[in-house]
Amino acid sequence: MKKKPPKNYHHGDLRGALIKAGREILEKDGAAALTLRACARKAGVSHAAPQHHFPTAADLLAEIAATGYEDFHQALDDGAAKEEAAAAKLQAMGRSYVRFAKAHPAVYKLMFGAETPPKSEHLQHAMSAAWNQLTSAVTAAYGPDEAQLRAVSTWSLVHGFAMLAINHRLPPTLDQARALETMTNRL
Amino acid sequence: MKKKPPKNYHHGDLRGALIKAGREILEKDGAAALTLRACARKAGVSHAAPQHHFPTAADLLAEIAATGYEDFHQALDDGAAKEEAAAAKLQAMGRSYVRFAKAHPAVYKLMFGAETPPKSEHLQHAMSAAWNQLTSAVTAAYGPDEAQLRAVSTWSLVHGFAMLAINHRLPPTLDQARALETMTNRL
DNA sequence: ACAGAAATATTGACAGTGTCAAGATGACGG
DNA sequence: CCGTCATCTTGACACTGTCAATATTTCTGT
Repeated sequence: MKKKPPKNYHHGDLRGALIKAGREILEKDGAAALTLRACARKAGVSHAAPQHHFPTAADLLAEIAATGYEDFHQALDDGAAKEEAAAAKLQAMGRSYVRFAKAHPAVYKLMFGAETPPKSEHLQHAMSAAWNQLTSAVTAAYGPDEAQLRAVSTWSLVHGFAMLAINHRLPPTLDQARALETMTNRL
Repeated sequence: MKKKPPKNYHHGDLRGALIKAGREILEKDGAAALTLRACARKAGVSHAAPQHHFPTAADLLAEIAATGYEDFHQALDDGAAKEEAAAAKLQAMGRSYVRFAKAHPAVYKLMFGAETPPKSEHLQHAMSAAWNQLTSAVTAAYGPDEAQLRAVSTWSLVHGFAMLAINHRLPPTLDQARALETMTNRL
C-alpha cells in the first residue's frame, strides 16, 4: 500500500523526470522558458501528462523550488565547513549565499519569489530547514539572546544584496566583491 | 515638430492611459493579471493598439515600473521630511521604504525584478534618482567616506527585509514591526 | 491466475496570451 | 483640398495552462 508512487510506475519516474527537466530548463534558458509543456516535451511525454503528478503548474514550480532549497542548504553548509570559529562560519555562509544566488539566479528567484505559494509540504520543510540553519549559525556565533532578530537582519542583508545584484539594480560602478567582503565582515 | 506625441493624437493619450490602466490592474489584481490585452481592454482600444506605443510587452512593464519609482521616490522624501537630524531622516526613509513595499507589493516587485530589462531611459533615470536619493541621505548622516559602500549595505538590508516580508519568507512567529524598528535604529 | 479497479498517459479541445501583417480611419501640413 | 503619415482595427498564428474523454498499463483481491 503506497501513498505516494515510490519509483517506477507506468513509464518510469515521470514526477522526478519533470522536476529534473524543469530544473535544467530553468538553469539553461531562464524562467521565461520554464513551461509545463516544455517540461513534458523534455521528459518525452505528451503535454497533459504532468497533470496527474502536479495538479497545477504552480505545484511543479514549488517542487523545483524545493530542490533548489536543498542545493542551497548544501552550499551553505559547504561554505561554513571551511571555517573553524563560529563567527567565521557565519561569514562564510554569507559569502556562499551570494555565490549561490549569482550562480543560479533563476532558481534563486523562484525560491524566493511568491509565484510559488508555499502550500507544498516539501517546500515548507525545505524553507524552514534553511531558516534553522541560519539561526543555528547565528546562535553559535553570538549566543541565543535576540537570535531571531539577528538572524532576520543577517538574512535580509544578504538576501537584499543578492537580489539587487542578480537583478542588476546595483550601481555599475560598485565593486561587488569588495562590498560583499565588508558586509560579511560586519555580520 | 514633436519628437514625442505630447498629448492628444488620434484617440486621446493612449500611451498614458495604458500605463495608468496597467498600474491599476497591478494594484488591484496582481502581476498575473497584468497583461497587454487587459490594459488595452481597460483603455477601451483593441488588443493590438498598444503595439504602436510599446513595441513589446516588456516596454509597457518598464514604463509602469518607472511610474512606481516616482511614487517610491516621493514616499521616501515624505518620510524623511518628518525628521530633523540627518541620521533620523535616514532611518525614517528606511521605514517609509518598507511601508511602500508592503503597501504596493506588486509594483515593488515589478520595480526590482529583472523582467523589465532597464533599456527604457525613463526607467534608468528613475532608478538612478532613487539611488542618488539614498546616497545623499547616507552622506548627510555619516559623511562622504565610504558612502557608496554604506549606501549599498543600507539598501540591501532594507530591500532584503521588504522582499522577504512581501513574499512571505519570514518566520510567522516574527514580530515584523519590532524587527524593522531595531534594524532601522542601527542604520 | 485472472477479472475488475485504479493509476497513468494520450488525444483533442477551449480560452487566453503576445506578436505580426494588412487594411481602415482619422489628423495635419502643403 | 489632397496626400501622407501616425494611429487604430481586424484577423491570424503559435504559444500557453487546463479540462474531459479515451486508451493503456499496473495493481489488487479473490
